[in-house]
Amino acid sequence: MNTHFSVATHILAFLQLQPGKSVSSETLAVSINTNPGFVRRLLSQLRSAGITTSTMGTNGGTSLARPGEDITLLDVYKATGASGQIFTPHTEPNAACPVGKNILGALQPRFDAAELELQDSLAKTTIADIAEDIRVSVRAERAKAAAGQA
Amino acid sequence: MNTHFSVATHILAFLQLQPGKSVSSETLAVSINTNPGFVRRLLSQLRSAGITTSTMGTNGGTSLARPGEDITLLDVYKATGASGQIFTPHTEPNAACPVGKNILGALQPRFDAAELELQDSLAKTTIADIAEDIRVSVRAERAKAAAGQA
DNA sequence: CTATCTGTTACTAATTCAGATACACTTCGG
DNA sequence: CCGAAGTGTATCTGAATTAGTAACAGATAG
Repeated sequence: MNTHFSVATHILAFLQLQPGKSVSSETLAVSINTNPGFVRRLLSQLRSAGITTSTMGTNGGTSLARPGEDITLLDVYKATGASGQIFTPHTEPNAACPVGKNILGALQPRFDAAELELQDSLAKTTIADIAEDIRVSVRAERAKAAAGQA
Repeated sequence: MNTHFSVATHILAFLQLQPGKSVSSETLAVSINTNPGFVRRLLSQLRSAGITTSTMGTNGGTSLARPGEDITLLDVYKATGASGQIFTPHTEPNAACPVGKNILGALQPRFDAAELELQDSLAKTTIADIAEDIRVSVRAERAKAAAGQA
């Protein structure tokens, strides 16, 4: 899989931690350490999925379309188009062989079932959860730094 | 993910349906519709994992190292090296940004949990199950053909 | 009207994937 | 003992994918 899902989650966690603000693709690109074009391509997918909203023009940018509590990792996963592509079946088994002709039919239901389990797991975490984890980590770092200085 | 897992399962189902026989990489390649070199590279991984055994020289080939009932899709999945690589994290988020510094630490446990669910699902199917599905499909085709002729 | 931003497209370099080939080594059979 | 039939491993290549880069039309605030 490409990094789209991971980067999209990064974007959304960032937005969740800037509540109400409109964030530019340039700002997001700096945090991700990539280029604004790549960010905008991902935002295009998130916007199509109804997860974010963008405003154009001066002071434009992107913000969450709904509370982070209502955006699961599964929503993001599906929005980034990774859904159903975890297992890559081999494309052209020999149909003249009984195994070649039937192997994909036998495998696909198992692939689908496994991916559904994975999706169920992703649905249990929200963008708010991720953002909260980040908040906790930041607080822990601050406390450690303060203790070091004391 | 590459097609290794899918092809490896094809190989093992084929071997399960030729019980006791030693099958050459050439024969397997024809069924998969690929080249013997690719098959041998995969067999190298399956052999290292203790799933298959190979004999060299004339009349050499590969057979299952244990009953197909005792080989799960999870065994094959792990043997083909796909384990733990479903989600590709973005490599270099900006450590100077609180989100960039902590996003991967927040995401990784969720990625791991989701993959474990996927693996649990894969563990429920064996190579014998896949082979049996193929047998059933072949019988259904034969019955249909016979009915058409009658 | 200009600066700032999005949305989209096109081009490019790096990487990954699997097909192709080669060849040393092993083993069976005559 | 020799040749044919295999495995095991390595290298090279073309195609596809990935993300970095750049460019530019359109929108909007001031």
